[in-house]
Amino acid sequence: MEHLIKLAANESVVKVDCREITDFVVAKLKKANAMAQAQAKVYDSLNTLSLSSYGYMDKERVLTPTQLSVVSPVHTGLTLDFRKPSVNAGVGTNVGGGAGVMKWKEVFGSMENSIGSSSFLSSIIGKQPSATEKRCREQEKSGDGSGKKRKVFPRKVIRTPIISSNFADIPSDECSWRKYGQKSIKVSPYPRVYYKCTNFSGCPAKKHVERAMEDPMMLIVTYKEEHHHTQAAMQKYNSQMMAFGSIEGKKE
DNA sequence: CGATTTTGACCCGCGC
DNA sequence: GCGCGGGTCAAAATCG
Repeated sequence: MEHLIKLAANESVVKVDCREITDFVVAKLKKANAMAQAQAKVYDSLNTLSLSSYGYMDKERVLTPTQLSVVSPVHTGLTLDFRKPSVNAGVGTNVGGGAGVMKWKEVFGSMENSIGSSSFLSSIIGKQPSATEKRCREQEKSGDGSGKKRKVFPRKVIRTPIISSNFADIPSDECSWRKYGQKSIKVSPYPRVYYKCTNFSGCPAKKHVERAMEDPMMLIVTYKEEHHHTQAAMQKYNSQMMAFGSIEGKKE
């Protein structure tokens, strides 16, 4: 990883075929990722228990720290040894460090308080509203409840460093995703990539992935809609489909 | 050959 | 009404 970063930082360095190194690093990260899955599930259940105490969480929830603990700060001293707590694990340092902190605070300063900013996890898992979302919220604030409004879906936003060129791997989760669109967006020089869940046909879950403007090595993953293939959701979905089917049946 | 990705076109809400 | 921008569709290309 260090080698890769050196390469990236200094292109004039002797040309080396770094595919092998990349493969190795990715393999390592995947291994660590698997270990983190178990931890993530614990977080998940904890979150399920604790989120109910936050009213606003209904509309926009912070994703559980799935796999995020495996990624190390890209801009700081890199290590794959997760047993050691990173010295630079404080807020901001992993999002660019130094001047990057200022930039981060400039852009998302108001978020800082709401995140709770003492841990590494909290520094990468942030509620970062997209431009659209910001607009929606502004409308909610200013609106009087009348007139047309863009439908606001519940969203979960996470930030994660890039560990692979394959966006769909970031963050890897239990679902398989199919890319269905890519769009360059005004607010960012980087394109936004749209994915649909393909675990279960009819699952409305979607996500889009984009690079963070203030730090291209960070990805912002926004999840929309709930999965239909959790046990409870499947039951609900099936009953809906049954009802729908009976209506359809009556038609003919 | 089916699944997935790519990418231009289209849709729709919003601001002016 | 019109243009802009985000989101989605769908045909073609590519992959495994």
